[in-house]
Amino acid sequence: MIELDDIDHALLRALSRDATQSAGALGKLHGLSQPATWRRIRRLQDAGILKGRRAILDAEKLGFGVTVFLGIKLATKGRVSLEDFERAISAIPEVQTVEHVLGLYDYRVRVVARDLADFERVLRRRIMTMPGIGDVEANVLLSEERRPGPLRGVAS
Amino acid sequence: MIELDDIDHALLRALSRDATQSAGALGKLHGLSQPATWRRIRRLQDAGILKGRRAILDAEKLGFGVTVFLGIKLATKGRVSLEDFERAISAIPEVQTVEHVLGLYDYRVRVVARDLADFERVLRRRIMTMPGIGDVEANVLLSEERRPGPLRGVAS
DNA sequence: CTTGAAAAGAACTGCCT
DNA sequence: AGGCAGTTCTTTTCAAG
Repeated sequence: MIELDDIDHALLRALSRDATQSAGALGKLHGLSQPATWRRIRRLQDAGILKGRRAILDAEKLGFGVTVFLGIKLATKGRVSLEDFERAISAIPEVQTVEHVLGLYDYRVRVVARDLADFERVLRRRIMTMPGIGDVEANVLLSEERRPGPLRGVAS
Repeated sequence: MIELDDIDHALLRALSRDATQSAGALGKLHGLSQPATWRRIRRLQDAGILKGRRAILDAEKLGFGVTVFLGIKLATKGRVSLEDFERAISAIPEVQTVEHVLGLYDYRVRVVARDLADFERVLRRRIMTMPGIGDVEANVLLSEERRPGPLRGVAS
């Protein structure tokens, strides 16, 4: 695990907000030259801390106005049924994320749909028909805010 | 809302997986020239479908080995308390996403911590002490899979 | 839509402090 | 480590078919 200073943290924070910024522009903000900034970014990539860059799509503009979070409890959980479930749920196109979790539920799933009627179709025809499915709880997304998350040591 | 063809969808899918690909390289994969591909990407950006590009960080490599999803039910929900809650929860550095939802819970929150002991500290000192907080449910992330999500019309 | 080309900028390299 | 200078690549824009 490599050592990161404040500038590294600032670069990570800036890039996690907007990855289109050039090394030169980022460097100017922190008093570094373009090559120095670029070498730091390269180092963060090589260390695996910067995993990649993804384009962020607007689901609403693509016609998917409804986002629903499902909490799913399996009726039967052997090792086989976990993998079966993951394979089956991942095959549903409307599913954006599948999170295997520990707690009240076994899986947390993010689903998008054109509207509530479309979501009901997905829920009834694709989700509820899955083998081994138990309790399902749903929450409809109203609004969402993302933050960079912590980077520094967070004082104890 | 602009019209998108299969190539547009393929470009969105490719960029949402890896936004570092050049227009030239992407075009080659889909039988388009570099300027044609670039114009399509530009069009998708101007339409707001491509909202931006974000760097993906590895929380574990940054020393945050624990991710927990909280389902939070407020005890008192007036318009004021919703905004108060959002302001307060957003001020916690360990909080990555705050989702206002409709259903069994009022908010869904993604929290990262160094380990479970660190998470307990955040939960007890930062979350449970928030004004107006009601029931809190927690799920610890074991593994996560992300998919591009649907783009096309999804046959009915 | 294509190809070709040109200008700007960003990414990358090697050398030096 | 960081800066400077130079090279290579991509981006961005153009003209012409």
